[in-house]
Amino acid sequence: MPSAYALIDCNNFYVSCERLFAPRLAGRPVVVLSNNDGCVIARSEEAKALGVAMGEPYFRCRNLLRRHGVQVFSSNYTLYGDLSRRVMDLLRELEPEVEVYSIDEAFVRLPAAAPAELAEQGRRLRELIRRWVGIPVSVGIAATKTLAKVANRLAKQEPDHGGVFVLASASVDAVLAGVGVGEIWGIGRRRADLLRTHGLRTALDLKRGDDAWLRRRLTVTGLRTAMELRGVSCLTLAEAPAARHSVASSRSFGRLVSDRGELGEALISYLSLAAEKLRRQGLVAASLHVYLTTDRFQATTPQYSGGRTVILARPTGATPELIPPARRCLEALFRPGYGYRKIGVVLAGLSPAGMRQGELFASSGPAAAEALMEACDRVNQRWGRDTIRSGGAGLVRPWRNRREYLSAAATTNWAEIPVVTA
DNA sequence: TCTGGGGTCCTAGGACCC
DNA sequence: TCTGGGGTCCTAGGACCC
Repeated sequence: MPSAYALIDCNNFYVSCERLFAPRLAGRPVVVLSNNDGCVIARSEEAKALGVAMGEPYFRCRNLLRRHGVQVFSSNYTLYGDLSRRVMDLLRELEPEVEVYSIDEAFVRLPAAAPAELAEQGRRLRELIRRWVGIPVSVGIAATKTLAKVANRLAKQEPDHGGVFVLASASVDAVLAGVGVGEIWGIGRRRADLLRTHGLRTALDLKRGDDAWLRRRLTVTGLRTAMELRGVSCLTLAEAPAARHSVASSRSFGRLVSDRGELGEALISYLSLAAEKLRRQGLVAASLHVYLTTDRFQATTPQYSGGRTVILARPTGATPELIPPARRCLEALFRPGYGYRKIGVVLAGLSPAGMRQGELFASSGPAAAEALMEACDRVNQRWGRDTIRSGGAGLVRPWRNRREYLSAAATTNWAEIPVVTA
């Protein structure tokens, strides 16, 4: 290979994070639930062996989990985010070219070398991350990112690979023949179905697919995937994170909400979250989108969903300036008589706060709003989220979602730091 | 009773302009 | 009688990812 890509992927990441501060969970089945304790989004190997499916609704497997004494956690993104940062920081110390791809994955570019040597490098990264952060990872190495994904899957599947697998070009076809077309990175449910109805069942079939047909039916992204399987690198390493295009915040409610006032509280509350995220990244938004929807799983009740986008008078990240237009969106969208399950907000048209265009007819410039927001953010950072918040976000918040099995913020909050007793 | 949330990219189609 | 062609921008919707 001219140069190789390594994919470092944390094993069952959320579960590994929970186990880090609860060693008694080692070897025991553990699952982590999505927001609202909705469905299973991470499973330990023991939980997988019990037949708990990825994405399975919690209410449907609750009995099975209880019967087998499976330890259940709500998502603790504060904890996962911090441990992710530690893994990625270490990786960047060890390697010059790193792309953080997701909370639990990173691509690394390695100089060309013999497979045995690449495997040795993979083992080294794996061991250092295990020793210094405590999170187990798998490493897949190949000529392209898509093939590195395949290699990583094999590193995880076969215990005798020791968590590291190098997919050398000589063995690519034999390996791809054993990989289902739906398991390839970039091929989701719809495309997998389409490919199978046309007789392409394995990664090898896709690799040998007709370019014009792939381009037409799967767009350029599908063709790129096929090229990558052929060893032609089409996806390069993105070391600097790309500029964001949007910031969103939404939640499902703990119960259905029909009351306009409660919807408004939830909206302001999520809007505040999104605006805070925006300011933390030094951005302002030029447009705002609000959407709401009823419960799509209740086929028997009347369904309604809608969204509304407004262009803001001026780009801003100040919550008080965003609230009135957001309220107007809700007023336009709201239909009485429905049970709503979810409301959300998307801030888009993002640009750096410093580059904002001047205003022709400003009365009280954006400076005042900015200073206010800065002060609020500082207070909330020091004394905890929501110490200062918009009155419109509500105090009781009966619509709040569930997090019944939350673990401690063991690495980011002094009050929740683990205590060691001898 | 109970089914997550936050992103990206691509394409098609319409509006608009010269 | 005659009904171009090319370009840009925007939006909605689909598909995919973790």
